[in-house]
Amino acid sequence: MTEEARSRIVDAADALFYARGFGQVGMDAVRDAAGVSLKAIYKQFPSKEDLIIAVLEKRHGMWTSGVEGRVNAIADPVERLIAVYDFLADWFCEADFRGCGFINAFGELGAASPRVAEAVRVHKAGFQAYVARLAEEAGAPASLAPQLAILAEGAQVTAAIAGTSEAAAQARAAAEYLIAGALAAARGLPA
Amino acid sequence: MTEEARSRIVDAADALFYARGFGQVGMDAVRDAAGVSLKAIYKQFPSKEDLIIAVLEKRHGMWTSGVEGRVNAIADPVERLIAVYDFLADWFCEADFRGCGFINAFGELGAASPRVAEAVRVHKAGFQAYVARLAEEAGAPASLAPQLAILAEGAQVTAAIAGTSEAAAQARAAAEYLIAGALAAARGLPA
DNA sequence: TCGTCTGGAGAACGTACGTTCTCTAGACGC
DNA sequence: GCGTCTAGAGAACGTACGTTCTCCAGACGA
Repeated sequence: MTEEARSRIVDAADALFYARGFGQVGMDAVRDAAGVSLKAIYKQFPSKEDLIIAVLEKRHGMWTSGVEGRVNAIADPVERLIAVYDFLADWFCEADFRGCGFINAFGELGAASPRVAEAVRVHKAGFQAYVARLAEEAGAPASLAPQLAILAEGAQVTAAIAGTSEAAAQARAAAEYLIAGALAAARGLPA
Repeated sequence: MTEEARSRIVDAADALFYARGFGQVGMDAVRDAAGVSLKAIYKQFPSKEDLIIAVLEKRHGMWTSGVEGRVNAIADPVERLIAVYDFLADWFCEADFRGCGFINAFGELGAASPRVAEAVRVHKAGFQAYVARLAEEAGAPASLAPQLAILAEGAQVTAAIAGTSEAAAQARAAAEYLIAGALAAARGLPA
C-alpha cells in the first residue's frame, strides 16, 4: 500500500513538475494531485528535494525503457542507432512535450542543488554510454557516439523551444550521414 | 545617469540569475549586487519579470556580438561556419560557465512566463537564422543549417551538464563532416 | 532661503510555500 | 472493551521574497 502511495505521489509530482517547473509547484499541489495527505508525502520524502530526486529517478527509468524499447524492436545495428531519433520524433509530437525534464531541472536547480545536478549528470552519462554501446555494436569508432548524443540533446532543446518536432528529423538526417561516414572510415582504416 | 544605473542593475542581475537560477535570486540580492536601492530597480523594471526580460535581451546582445565577432575575424566562408564551435569551446572553458542562459530560462520559466518563453524563442530563432546565413554564404543547401544549430545547442547542454568542454570539439568535428558533405553534394547536384 | 522634487535606505506588507503540529477516526493487539 | 498506533485533513508556523511605503537628506529653481 505504501508502495502504491509512493508511486502515486511520484507520478503526480512528475506531471506537475514537468509541466510547470519545480519552483512553480508547491507541495500542496502535489498533495491535491496525488490525493494523499501532506503527512503521507513527507513520510516517503523528507523534503521536496527528496521528492524531486525520486521524480528524476522515475523519469530516468521511463526514458531508458522508452528508448531501449524502441531500439530493441530493431535488429540491424545501424538502424538501431537511428531509432533513437525516431523515438525523439514521437516524443516531440506529444501534446505536453516541454523539453527534456533533466535539462530543465539542471537549468533551474543545477546550481542550487548538488543532488539534482548529480542526478542529471548520471542520467546524461547513462544515455551517452548507451549510445556508445549502440555505436560500438554498429562497428563505428568511439568518436561517433558523442556526436550522436550531442545531436539528440540539441534536438530536444530545439524542439522544446521552437515548439515544433522537426528537429528530430533534422538530427536524424545528420546522424545518418555521420554514421555512414564513420562506418565507411572504419571499414577503410582497419584494412 | 539613469542609463548607467539601468545597466548596472541588468549586469548584476544577469550575473546572479545565470549563476544561481532566477528563482534563487531575490530582488534584495540584485539590489545589493548592483549597489542601488530597491526603488531604483522598480523604477526601471516594474516587476521581476521585466528585469528578467531585460537580462535576456542584454544576454542576447552579448551572445550575438560574441559569436559574430569571432566569425567576422575570419574570411573563408566555411571557416566562418566552423568558428561558431570555436566560440563555444572558449565559452565552455570559462570558470563560471553554466550552460546557455536561455535554455536554463526556458526550463525554469518557459511554462510560467510566456514573455520569457517568447524571448528565448526569439533568441534561438535568431541564432538559427544567423547559421542559415553563414551556411548559405558557404554555398551549402538549406538543410545544413538546422543540423549545425542543433549541434551547437547539444554541445551547450552537454558541456554544461558534464562540466567539461569537450563537447565543443566533438560538435565541431561533426559539423566539419556535415559541412564537407553538404558542400560536396551541392557541387555535385547543380551540374 | 524656501518649497518641491528626486532618490536612497530600509522597514513593512502580503502572499506563497516548505514543513510541522493538532485533532480526530479507525485498526489492531491484549 | 481498551490502549496504542497509524493515517488523514487541514490548520498553523516560519521564512523567503516580490512589492510598496515611510522617512529623510540633498539638489535645484524661484
